Amino acid sequence: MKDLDSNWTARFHGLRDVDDEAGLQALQSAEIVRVPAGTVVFETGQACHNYLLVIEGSIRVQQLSASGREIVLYRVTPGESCVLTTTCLLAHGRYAAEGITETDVLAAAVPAPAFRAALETSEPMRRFVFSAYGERLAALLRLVEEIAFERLDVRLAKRLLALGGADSHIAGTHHALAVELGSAREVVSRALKHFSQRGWVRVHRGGLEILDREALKRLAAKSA
Amino acid sequence: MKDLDSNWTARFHGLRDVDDEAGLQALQSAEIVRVPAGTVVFETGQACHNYLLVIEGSIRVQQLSASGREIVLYRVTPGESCVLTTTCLLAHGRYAAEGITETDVLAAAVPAPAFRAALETSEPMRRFVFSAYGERLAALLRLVEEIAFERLDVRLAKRLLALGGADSHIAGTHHALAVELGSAREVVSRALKHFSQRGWVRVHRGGLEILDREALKRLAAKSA
DNA sequence: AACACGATGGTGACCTAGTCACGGAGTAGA
DNA sequence: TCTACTCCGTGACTAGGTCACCATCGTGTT
Repeated sequence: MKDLDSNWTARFHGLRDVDDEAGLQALQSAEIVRVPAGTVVFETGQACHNYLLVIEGSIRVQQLSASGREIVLYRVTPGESCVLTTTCLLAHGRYAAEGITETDVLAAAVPAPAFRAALETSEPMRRFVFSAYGERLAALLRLVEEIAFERLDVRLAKRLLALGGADSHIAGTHHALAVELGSAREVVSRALKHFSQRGWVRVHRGGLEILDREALKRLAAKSA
Repeated sequence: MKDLDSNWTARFHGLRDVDDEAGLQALQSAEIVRVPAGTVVFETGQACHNYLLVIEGSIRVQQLSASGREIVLYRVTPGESCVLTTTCLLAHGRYAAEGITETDVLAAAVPAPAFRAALETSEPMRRFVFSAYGERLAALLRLVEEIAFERLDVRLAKRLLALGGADSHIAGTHHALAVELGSAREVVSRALKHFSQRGWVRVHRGGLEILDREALKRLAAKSA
């Protein structure tokens, strides 16, 4: 852990380039924090005081509607920072969504003043922040396009492949999958039944198994 | 026009604060351009070479799906810059959507090198750019929420009120309104028929008139 | 062991939204 | 005036979201 304290910046593509005085000072002033899985890291309407960099684990950022439905906007994975946090810090605004740790998370928390100071003076730091901004913005545009124009079964297939990764076993309830897509549990249940009837997946309580990855990929490729 | 060349920065809230050498130099190096209505200013996949600031008129930024459907993401109005352009310049990436002038547009185009240099050195310039970023990101999150969770008639009512402004007359075909919402023409036609039957609007070829603004506001308030 | 309870998910009925096909009316140019 | 095109209305069908209800499973309690 002592070792981690000094070496964690090596895990960030963009932060390796931060070699100037101001940038390094900001990064050194970061507090390394451990957060258990399932913790609400930030909530809608909340102000924020630390720039967050995830070292290990994953934070799920999702939006809650008035009617109680939810949708996953993006995940913050190792090497990434949370763009919503950046926005809040720079615009002195408030969070527009909520963030929940999906696993135990190890993160670096840079205090707001140090972060702002680093942005003033450190070019590599600015490059890192701006590039993260750009990527997230592009991802959000893709999300808008998916929600607006893509069929649900196609989106579900995509998400199953993404969630599964190399592993063919996926944990999570139908409700959780519905939140991933901003849809309803019943709809996901029905879609999974179709997949299951075609032998593409095997569903069981609290999770499922991908049987025919190629079939899912073929469906996912139909990006209307 | 000669007068405008030197005074246009006064129209930008954030740019009034740019008083440092580097920032002013970048702004002075801007070329003032006039673009007629209906021009495609940038397209998906295109690279970009100028930072754009709209002085007069409005640019509509929209996304086109593979199936031919479209959705309006946001508008760039006087005093604003285009965030997609900023992203492209900073990440050396490519446009993820297309921009079309809705009216004749007067804009300032800052060459990419001058823009990057200004960001390096000018604090007010950075503030302006970051704050624009934050606002657009928040707007995109609201858009995601609307598309995912809100009823179409509610969204239509909102959009009619926004498009009309103080004026109760709105120009534009049903197809154009459908693009605003990322929906289909037939759906908008039917929704407008309902509005019309209740006496809320009067529709005519190529436009409509708002008759009962309060009724639309009541519907628009039903956010999910 | 028996029980209660909450979490999970399966299903039918119904409504809203998107798609497809068609036709009719308005408009502008030849 | 004829014609071609844009704009809009509509019915039929499919997909997706909502509601109500129930079955099953797991856990903790008595």
